[in-house]
Amino acid sequence: MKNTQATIRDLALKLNISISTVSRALRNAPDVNPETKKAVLALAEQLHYEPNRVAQSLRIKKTKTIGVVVPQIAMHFFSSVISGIQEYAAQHGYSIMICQSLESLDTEKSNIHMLVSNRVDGLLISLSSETTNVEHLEHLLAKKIPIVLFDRITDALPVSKVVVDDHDGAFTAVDYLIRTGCHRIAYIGGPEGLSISNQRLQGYRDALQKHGLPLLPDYIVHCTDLQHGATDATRRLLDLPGRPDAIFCMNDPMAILAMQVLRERGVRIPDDISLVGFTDEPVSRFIEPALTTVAQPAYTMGQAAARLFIGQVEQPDNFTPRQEVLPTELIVRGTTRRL
Amino acid sequence: MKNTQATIRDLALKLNISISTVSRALRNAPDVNPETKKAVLALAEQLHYEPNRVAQSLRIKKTKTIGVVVPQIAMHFFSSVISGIQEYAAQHGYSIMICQSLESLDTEKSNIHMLVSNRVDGLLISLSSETTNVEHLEHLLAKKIPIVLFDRITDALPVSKVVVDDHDGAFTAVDYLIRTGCHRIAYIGGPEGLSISNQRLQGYRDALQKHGLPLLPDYIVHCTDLQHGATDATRRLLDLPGRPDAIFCMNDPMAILAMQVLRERGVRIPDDISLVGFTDEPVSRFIEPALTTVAQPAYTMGQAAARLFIGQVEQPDNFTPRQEVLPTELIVRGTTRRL
DNA sequence: AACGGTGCCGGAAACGTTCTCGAACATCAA
DNA sequence: TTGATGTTCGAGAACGTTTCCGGCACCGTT
Repeated sequence: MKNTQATIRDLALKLNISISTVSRALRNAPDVNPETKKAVLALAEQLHYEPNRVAQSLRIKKTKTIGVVVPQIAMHFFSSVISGIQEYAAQHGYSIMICQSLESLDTEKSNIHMLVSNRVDGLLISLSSETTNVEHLEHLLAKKIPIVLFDRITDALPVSKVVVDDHDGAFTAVDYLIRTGCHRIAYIGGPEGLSISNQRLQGYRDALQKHGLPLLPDYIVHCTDLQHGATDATRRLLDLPGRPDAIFCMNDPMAILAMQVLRERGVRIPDDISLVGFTDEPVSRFIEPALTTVAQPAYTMGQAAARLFIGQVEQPDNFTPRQEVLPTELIVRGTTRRL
Repeated sequence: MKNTQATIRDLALKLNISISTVSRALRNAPDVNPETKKAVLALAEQLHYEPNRVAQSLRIKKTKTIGVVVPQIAMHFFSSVISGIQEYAAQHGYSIMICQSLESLDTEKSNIHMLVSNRVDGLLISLSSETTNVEHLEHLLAKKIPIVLFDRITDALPVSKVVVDDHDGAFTAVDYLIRTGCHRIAYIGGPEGLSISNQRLQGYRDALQKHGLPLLPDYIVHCTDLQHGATDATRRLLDLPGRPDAIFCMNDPMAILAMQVLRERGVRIPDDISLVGFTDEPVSRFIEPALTTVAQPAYTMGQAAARLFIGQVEQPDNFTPRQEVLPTELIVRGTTRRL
């Protein structure tokens, strides 16, 4: 009894045929006798033979593995994206290898090194909030390693990307706020370099402009700390001489932090201040009052990223970078006034 | 200019030394001249050489990769566990490959095949709710493939396991319910074969018994559909002649479904019926009323599973299966009466 | 001068596949 | 009989490493 995995060689020996023939039989090649083929397949079944993907990969120089880097696995948005990636990938014979950058550029780099060492066929990346310089990604492109960016993207790279329509989502949300009677609307965003934050900021700006409202620098706050920065930001906004009557936050966790500060200070929502988030985390519909937010299709984004990637590696000839923009949807709940 | 990854051979050629020497230099072997070593490392740096893990794996018969199978990535509990696994693994030089069974036994099997084909060094598994028969896992053990089970485990396998103290968590929760004056307590659980559901059921039973309360079969409902079954289950409980005055649910999502049914029917929480969940999802503290629940340390569980696994593969000599039981904590919130 | 030890290095096999080339044989038509 | 064609198969190289084994040069000791 062998206590190890059977190899193609074991099959060949036992059947008294050559390794090449076994290989052909397993891959259903045309030039092999149907009888031999049947014998090989039967024995493979019997010995629980599993082809050694490591050896295959070395030989054919493809691993059928996709490297995925996200800032934080345990965020609902990202785990949903991953779920979409994983399902699409599995359906097309790909495995996925996952890393989290934890919003650190250094960790992102070392993640990527690890994945490249593992010779993944390419990378699906959502950038850390620290990542403003993308030299490490340019190196990969120089080595012809395909990359698809999603959600947290950069314009500096000629690769396929999939995002939600951040500008439009923000524009719609802020437009809605204005139409419910808010005129002093603040924005709490992420660090300056973060693509999604800037896109959403631009949507906010354009909505104000459309309605002829002034753009006050004091009303725009950038948080470098994505986890807790929103608390301070909200406090600062409340202490302003002209207190805002609405706050639009870059994402739901920030909006929830803001909500807690507002509650602390006895500010009524939405009567005194309206609040809008982004993402539609599962929490948001259950919180009191339920959070008005911009929903983004996370699972679909994952599928799209995987689809673009596999399309690129399986038909490299007619490939050009493509940017896919997914629609968002404003979900009106209790933190905004009625129209 | 090469448009492909540099190999050890490229380094050797360029430095006019042998492949063996380069290999030794890179692995910091003792029997290589410090000067040569320096030259090799310098050139490696310059050419952005990354060792080919695929070739290494084939040669040394270890991939330094852990296969992970969970029912559903996009559940907060599991994504937290994965986060813990990933971090611990990365710190110890391991990559992780992730699959989701989507609560299907067939998918679980094909996931495992894929991972085994990739020659992962072993598997970290949380069983699907459909998995009652574990022959497919016994096959792996016969092939000496290490397995560590977490959360959704089975007693049928002599492998390391990490769970939370489901019995104790349930016992504490139900004991608390009784001490707040509830006497007709129902349990909504998962399918019959699900380890965590049965453990929690036993904790529930023992708490009732401790207080001399009767065990009514009508008060115990098993849901095969983990996603939506709790809705029907709650309706059935409410229609019972002797309506319960408390419901203990196997997890938070089920408790939230139950809560919605209660609200629909105009039942007051906790005055008419108390409600307790399990897991402490992020939602649970924000929902109104905030859900009393049993918190489990998901991230720690992931770390522990990875730790047990790596311990097993790196010191196989003194290995014996170990079961690690993590403590839970009852978080009292608004869905239960005060003591 | 011969010897053993040490430091450094190269050759070559092996890991489990895929794939190209060509061999061996049968069949068939001329 | 010859040559052409087709079917089935095997030999062997290659993918990029690691590692065993042995070789050479140099040193100090006897």
